[in-house]
Amino acid sequence: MTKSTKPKWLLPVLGYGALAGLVLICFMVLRYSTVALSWEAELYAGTAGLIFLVLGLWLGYRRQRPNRKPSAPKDPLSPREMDILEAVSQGASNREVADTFHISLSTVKTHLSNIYAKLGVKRRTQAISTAKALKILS
Amino acid sequence: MTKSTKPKWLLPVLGYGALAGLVLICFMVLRYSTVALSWEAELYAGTAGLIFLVLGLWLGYRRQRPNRKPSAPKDPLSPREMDILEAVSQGASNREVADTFHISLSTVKTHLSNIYAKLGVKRRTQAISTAKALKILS
DNA sequence: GACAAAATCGTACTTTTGGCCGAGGGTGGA
DNA sequence: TCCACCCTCGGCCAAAAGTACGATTTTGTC
Repeated sequence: MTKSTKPKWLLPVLGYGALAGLVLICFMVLRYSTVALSWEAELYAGTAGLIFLVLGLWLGYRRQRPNRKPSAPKDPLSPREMDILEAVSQGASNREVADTFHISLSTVKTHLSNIYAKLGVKRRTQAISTAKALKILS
Repeated sequence: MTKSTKPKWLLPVLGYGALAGLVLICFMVLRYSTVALSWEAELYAGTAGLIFLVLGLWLGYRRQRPNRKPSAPKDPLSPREMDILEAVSQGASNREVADTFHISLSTVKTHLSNIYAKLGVKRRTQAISTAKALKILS
């Protein structure tokens, strides 16, 4: 799946916040435990909090790690299918595709069904998304 | 329509992160101070962590991301509309969008209709194509 | 508090899309 | 020649998508 590139700040910040909260809770619990805690334990917890803080800020600043490409062109779309997919990706309806290529609506549907099967998807929007991820569409 | 919703939420979110970190630091410092700390102090700090945790989750649940990208020429899509458009561009059906955002199918359709109107298109595939051309979608 | 924008939900309707069949013609290779 | 593949088309049906209203609630700002 293609990862969203939008929440560049929110997700890491929230995640770090959750972690910080957990650390606080753990800290609290430790304070009330009957186990004798040395000051090293508290130092450890506090340091963990700081680490999470820095980590969260760092993750928030630079994420966007490149995903591994799912380039598996084991789905050889036929030339005609590429035509249809291309047109569809630019917003054309089935009717419009049929008109521009001078074929019937049925043919367009058949091509699309085959495209969906080859790409392993169920909708045209998925086909577009997948095809772009597979680099077979610009 | 002309009034642009300023990122009044982004700042608090980032601020909350900083506050959580400060609480952690204060907690640590207090533990080392010679001042006798009552258990209420620790309870207070722990509660603060919990509050921040809940606050962060709540903020993340709604108001995912206020759009502050300057590359939007016109057509100010609302934050929610950007959410829907983003999901749709990745192949989600209306039903799936409704489920992932915990809203009704009607709401999704309403949002999409408004998106189409703002982008001057008639179909979701056109909306995706146009939005990418306008750089409001990656 | 008043106000505007945004977000939410509903119902009813039309259009589009997709699934599931089947089928015929053309082309190139074994 | 037969076979595999591609392109073509059709009907029927169901699901999804889109349109066109109206409506309430939430939210941010003044």
